[in-house]
Amino acid sequence: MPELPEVETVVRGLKKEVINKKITRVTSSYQKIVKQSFSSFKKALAGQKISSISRHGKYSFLSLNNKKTIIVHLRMTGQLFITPTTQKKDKHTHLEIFFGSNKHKLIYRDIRKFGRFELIDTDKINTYLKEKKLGPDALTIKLNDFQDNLQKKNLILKAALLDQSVIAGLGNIYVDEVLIREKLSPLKMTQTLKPLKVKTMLSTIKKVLKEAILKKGTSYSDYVNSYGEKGKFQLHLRAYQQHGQPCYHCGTLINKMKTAGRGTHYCPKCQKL
DNA sequence: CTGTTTACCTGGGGGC
DNA sequence: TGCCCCCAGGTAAACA
Repeated sequence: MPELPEVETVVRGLKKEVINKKITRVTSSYQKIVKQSFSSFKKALAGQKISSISRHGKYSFLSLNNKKTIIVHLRMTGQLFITPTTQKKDKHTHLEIFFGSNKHKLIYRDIRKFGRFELIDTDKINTYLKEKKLGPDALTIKLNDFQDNLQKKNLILKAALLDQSVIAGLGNIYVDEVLIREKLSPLKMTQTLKPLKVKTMLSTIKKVLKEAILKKGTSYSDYVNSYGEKGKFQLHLRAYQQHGQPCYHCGTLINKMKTAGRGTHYCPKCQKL
C-alpha cells in the first residue's frame, strides 16, 4: 500500500514529467474517484498547467497556475503514472489526464477504488491539513512535537504510529519495520516510553523511510511508481509479511497477530513487552 | 468527546 | 473447476 516512501517516489517522478505541461483534457469512467462533481473538476483543469507538486504524509498536492490544487490520496491500491497515450485503458483505470501535443498521459488506476481526487484553493492547503487533523510529516517532524503527540494520548504504540495526527506518513508496512528494528513491542503503551527511546525511534523512522525512498518504495501488492514500475524495498522487509521466516536479528520465527485492527508482524523474542 | 466498529471496494487464497 | 467466505488496510462516517 502506498505510504510515505511510495507517495514521495511518485511525486518525485511526476515532478520530472508533468510540470508546466498544459492539460488539454480529463476523462473519467468512475467519477466517484473525484470528491466534488466531475464536470466542475474537469472544467477547472482544462487549459491549466501543473506548476508545482508537493507531499504531506500520504497526500500529494498538484498545484495549477489558476490557484487551484488537486489533492490525491492513493489509499490502498491507487496508482498514478505516466503511460503512452496510445495505451488503451483497462477496467481499473478511472481517470486520465491528457497533455497538449504530448505522447504521454497521466492515468489513475485503482483496483479497489478507495483513492480520491479533490480540488481546493491552493492557499487553503494548510486549512485542509488542519481539517484532516494531519500531524507533522514523518520526514521533517521535530523530536519535541513527536514526543508531545505521543504523550498526549496513552495509546498502544502500533496504533499511535499509524495515527496520522501523531505523525503523518506511516502505514502498516513501515510501522512494523520500525518496531522490529527498534526491538519495541507493538503493544507497549506510549506513555511508558522513555524520552531517549522516543529519540532513537524517531531516528529509525526517518532512516527506514529514507532507505525505502532510495529503493523506490515497497511493492508488496499493487504499488507502482510514476512510470508504472515496482519498487525494491520489499527485499529489505524484516517484519511485514515475514511471518514464519527467521528474524533478521535473532533467528526466531516472526509471528503475526492482530493489533489495533491490523495485521501486525513481530519477533516474539526481540519485541517482548 | 473519545475510542471502537463499520463501510467503502476488489482480488486472491483457503476450504470443501 | 467453482463456489463461498474471509482477509488485506487507509480513512470517513457511524456508533456506543
